[in-house]
Amino acid sequence: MSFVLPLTLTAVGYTVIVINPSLPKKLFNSRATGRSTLVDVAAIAGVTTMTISRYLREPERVSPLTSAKIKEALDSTGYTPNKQAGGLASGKSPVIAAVIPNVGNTLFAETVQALCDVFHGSGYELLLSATNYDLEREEEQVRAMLGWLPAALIITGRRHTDATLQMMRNARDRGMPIVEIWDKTTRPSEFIQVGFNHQEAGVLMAKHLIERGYTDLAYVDSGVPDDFRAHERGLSFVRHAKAAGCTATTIIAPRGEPMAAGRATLRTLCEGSLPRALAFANDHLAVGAYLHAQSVGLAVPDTVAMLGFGDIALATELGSGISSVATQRHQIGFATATRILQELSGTAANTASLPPELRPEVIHRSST
Amino acid sequence: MSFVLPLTLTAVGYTVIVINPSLPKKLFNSRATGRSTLVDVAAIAGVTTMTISRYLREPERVSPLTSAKIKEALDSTGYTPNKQAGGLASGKSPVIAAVIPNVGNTLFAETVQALCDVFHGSGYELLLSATNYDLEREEEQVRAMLGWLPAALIITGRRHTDATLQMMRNARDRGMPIVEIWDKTTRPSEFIQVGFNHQEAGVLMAKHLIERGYTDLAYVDSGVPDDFRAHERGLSFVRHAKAAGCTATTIIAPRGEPMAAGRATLRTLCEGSLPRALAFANDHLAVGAYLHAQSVGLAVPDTVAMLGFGDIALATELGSGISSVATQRHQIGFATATRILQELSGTAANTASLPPELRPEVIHRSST
DNA sequence: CCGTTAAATGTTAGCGATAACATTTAACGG
DNA sequence: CCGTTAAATGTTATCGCTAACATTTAACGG
Repeated sequence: MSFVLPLTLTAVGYTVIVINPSLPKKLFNSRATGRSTLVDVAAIAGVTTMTISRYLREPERVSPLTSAKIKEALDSTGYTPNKQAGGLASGKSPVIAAVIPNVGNTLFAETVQALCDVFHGSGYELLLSATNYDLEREEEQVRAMLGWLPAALIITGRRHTDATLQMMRNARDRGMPIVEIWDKTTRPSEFIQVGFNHQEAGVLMAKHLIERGYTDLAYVDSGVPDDFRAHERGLSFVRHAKAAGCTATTIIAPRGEPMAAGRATLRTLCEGSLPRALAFANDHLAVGAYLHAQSVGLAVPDTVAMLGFGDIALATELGSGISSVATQRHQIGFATATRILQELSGTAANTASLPPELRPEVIHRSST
Repeated sequence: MSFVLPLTLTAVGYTVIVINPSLPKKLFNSRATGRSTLVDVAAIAGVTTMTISRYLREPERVSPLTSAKIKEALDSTGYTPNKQAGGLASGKSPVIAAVIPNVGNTLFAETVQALCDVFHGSGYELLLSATNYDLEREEEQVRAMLGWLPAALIITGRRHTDATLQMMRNARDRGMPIVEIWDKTTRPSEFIQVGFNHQEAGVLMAKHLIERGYTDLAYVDSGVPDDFRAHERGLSFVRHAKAAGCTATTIIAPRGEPMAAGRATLRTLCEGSLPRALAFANDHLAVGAYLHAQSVGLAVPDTVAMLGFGDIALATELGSGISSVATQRHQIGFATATRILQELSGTAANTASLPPELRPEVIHRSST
């Protein structure tokens, strides 16, 4: 109920609003969450909400006496801040979003664990989602996660849909650190990258096998269509091997449980002509193949040499060890998290503190 | 600037507030996030924010004509809803919090992956944190996560600090589904439980070994102090075995990389008296021990029998197979997520749709 | 003893969305 | 052609917190 009174005041530009006090002050109050809020704590401590809010964020700005009262009030109410309200008010939020192909995969799982470890204690939480190696799904998920206004975004790889890229750029331009993990281009990239170059990794694998004297090579590629990084290693493996005068082919492993797929691949190969040395897209495939070789009595490396990728714990333990490419998957998570925390605290102005070079490295064991 | 005018209106209880239009309408505007908001979209579409909000949540309530305009406006702005604002206003938020001991561990990683898979498409996101098997840390993390007012809370196991339990109860009383996973008490519990009974599992393991004719048993326990579930299986394994007239001891594996720990444990055992059959707290320990046995020429199961726990893919693949207890770790995630979605949609009124019984089961292979 | 300055606390107005209620418009039967 | 009802849209007042600015209180030097 409001109207303008024909007063001189209105003539000089004042608007007069009349409020009828008989109207209820609170029309709706049914939306409370039942949790105690700053208002409750403030009432008990005998201060304003702002002081409590300050106490929680910059305790040194609150006097010791008041602090004591606040502490007590906090304990007695069991107050926990509502992060949504805090985030909304401050325009930033203590979450970091991570988009990963598959959390069930050891490689990524360990990266994620490292993220959790570093973020623990820093006050940031991890919002996680799995794309299942599907770029469309990635797009959806990035969109959803950005809705939380995360402090940073971690995304796997450098291939994304146009829309995803657009969102990433927008976010970056608003100051959000965006980190692409598990991949690294040779040229400087739009986004921060923590990982290694997969072309180099492919070359490394080929080189290793060539150095060991093998000339009849094959790359056993992942059966997952969108596992671009595996494909990229394969392409560059084959290219390098051919350039060096070797025979080199690519075999695509079946989809499904990777160890079983590795086993199945070797079985199939045995039916035709078996290459002298196999490089695998990942250790799980290699382990499957290795175990199959063991079970059918194929000598490794005497009949067929095998080189894995990822250097999972099992590669060391199995038989007399499977040669593999160490990728420092834990290190990727660690470096990513550390870099993000730096960016967020502004420490990163010092560009010297770039993520350490994460170079893949062939660990030579007895399978090659 | 406001004062009360001495009008008849005030006499009947009206308060008159005079607003000086020369004052700036917006005192502060420095908090914008730079993203487009409902207001922007609404302005373009020529409707109110409320209509857009409705279009996004209950599209059937908006007329086709308006919908078309809104759709266009949405596209042109690239609007993404601010979830914090939405959550604050509605008092609920589309996140589900999960607290897991270690995401790097295959068992949990696969459970988490299953959670991601089911929640994908349901509109919920997963807020994840890892406790590293530390109850104090769990408490902190639960506290932090509850600050997001998640729609549900998933927590591992049934042992928690008092404060954690208190928070869980409060949350539950406010209607939040709380699911304890990977454990199940025999008696009805305070919270929803999706998992299996570890005492039963321990008995199952003992029974299996006894049935196979072994009488000199040992349980190789996890070196992680707070891995209560592993300890519980061990206690009940030993109890049952003794009750059945067997010798049974518990050996604690060293902490650290579990395969290496398994290997180390067997090495140590070989130096003293080697029990006839070993039950392991998890498959990784078992695999390590198995590989060590292979490498030192110990016959499995002829000299020492081995029973793992968890039934990871490797257990099937290795040698002629390691016997293990299948725990349906993917199923736990799946059942949890499904159950939560039911609870949240209110479908769960039908108590018949309780999570399926997840019974551990010994998979007999050639190691026992 | 008072003016000046810094430390401590308070006041106000949002952040961007949604619940609840209110109003307008369209549809229809008699 | 009009009253009734449902469908579509609008208005208002929060949700719980924090940025920015304002005010009060305490601490001192001269």
